[in-house]
Amino acid sequence: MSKKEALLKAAESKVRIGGYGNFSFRELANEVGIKSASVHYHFPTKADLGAALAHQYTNSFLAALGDPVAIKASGKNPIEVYSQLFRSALITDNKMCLCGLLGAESDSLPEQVRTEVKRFFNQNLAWLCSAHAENGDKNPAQSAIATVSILEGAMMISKSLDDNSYFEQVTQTLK
Amino acid sequence: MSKKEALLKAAESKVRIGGYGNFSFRELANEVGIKSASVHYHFPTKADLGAALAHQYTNSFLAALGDPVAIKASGKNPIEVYSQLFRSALITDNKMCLCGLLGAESDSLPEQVRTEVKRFFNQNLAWLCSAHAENGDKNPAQSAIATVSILEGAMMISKSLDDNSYFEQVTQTLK
DNA sequence: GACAACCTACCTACTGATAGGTAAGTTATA
DNA sequence: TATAACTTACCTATCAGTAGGTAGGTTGTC
Repeated sequence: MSKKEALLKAAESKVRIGGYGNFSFRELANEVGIKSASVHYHFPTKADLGAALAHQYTNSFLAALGDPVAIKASGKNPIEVYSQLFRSALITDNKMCLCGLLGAESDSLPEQVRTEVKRFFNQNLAWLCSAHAENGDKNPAQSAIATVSILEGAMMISKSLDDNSYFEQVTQTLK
Repeated sequence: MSKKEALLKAAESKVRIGGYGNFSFRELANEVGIKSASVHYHFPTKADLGAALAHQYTNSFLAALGDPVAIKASGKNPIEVYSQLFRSALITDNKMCLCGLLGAESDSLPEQVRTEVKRFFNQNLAWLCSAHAENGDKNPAQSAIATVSILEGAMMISKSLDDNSYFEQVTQTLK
């Protein structure tokens, strides 16, 4: 793993725990074994790093999701695949969704970062809209918004109350 | 309004925009017209201020909600009253729910603050459980979690995409 | 020799917090 | 009623620590 990748990985963990303000160039540099000034070589400003982080997160999230049409064709429910990805983000990583946290503090974010967060949700909405349409939903756009909302909200509640069973209860509602 | 109240008011605005890290004693002091050192007179530490803020927020939220049994008795749907309070937090204030944002960054918060955020959600869950039970719901506890989740999530999405119509679409699902 | 990937050595701005002081008001005691 | 003791609500000055960022130098690889 390159230093640049290591920086992004360290930053992702910190942001998913405490938001955009929860990481510093110094901390990141210490964790990957370089000096803080060198972080600026890879990412000129903190906003650049934040934007790259959200961009990468969105890409790997979408890649992990796959194609909703293909999922449906293979006999699986794409909505369950979707909620399973949220579940593993919460249970396996024991952390919030990166863009969920950043989205909540959207109004205090540098514009480059906010743009990437918007991209995350727009892509998620498009995916879910397609998925609900495949399931024969009469209002797939509305269902798409309801699905992301309830999953992001359930993550937030589970984190707040430090009990992932809240998330599990909510995902049963989805079935 | 006392200086102490003014400090809390200024802090609430900042936290609802960018989280716990989005306010400093100096900024708050400037806004209310005292020196930053004097803020420590009212709130010994930043964590004390954060906890007081969440505590006050919870109390006024619950007070604004009223009694779900009485609401039902008066012929209104308590769940609509509940979602209306979230709506005004988002539309009127144009800000996130204080405890929603703090809850998302829960793992990076001082314990005193986290405790108050937990209190917010536990009280909300209790209210909603009673409300859903009044409505004849067969699984009021589960419905309660689903209701807060979807509303907090919808706020988050609306903030992220800077478009409150997402919230409106989601609340229609609730009916 | 060119470029990538660092480094040292800074800078300015700001953070929460503390020490010690002051003026005005309240309360208790003789 | 006078005075001492104490409280409230601030103040100035300063602290060590951390923030993001910059200029310019070094090292290793193609």
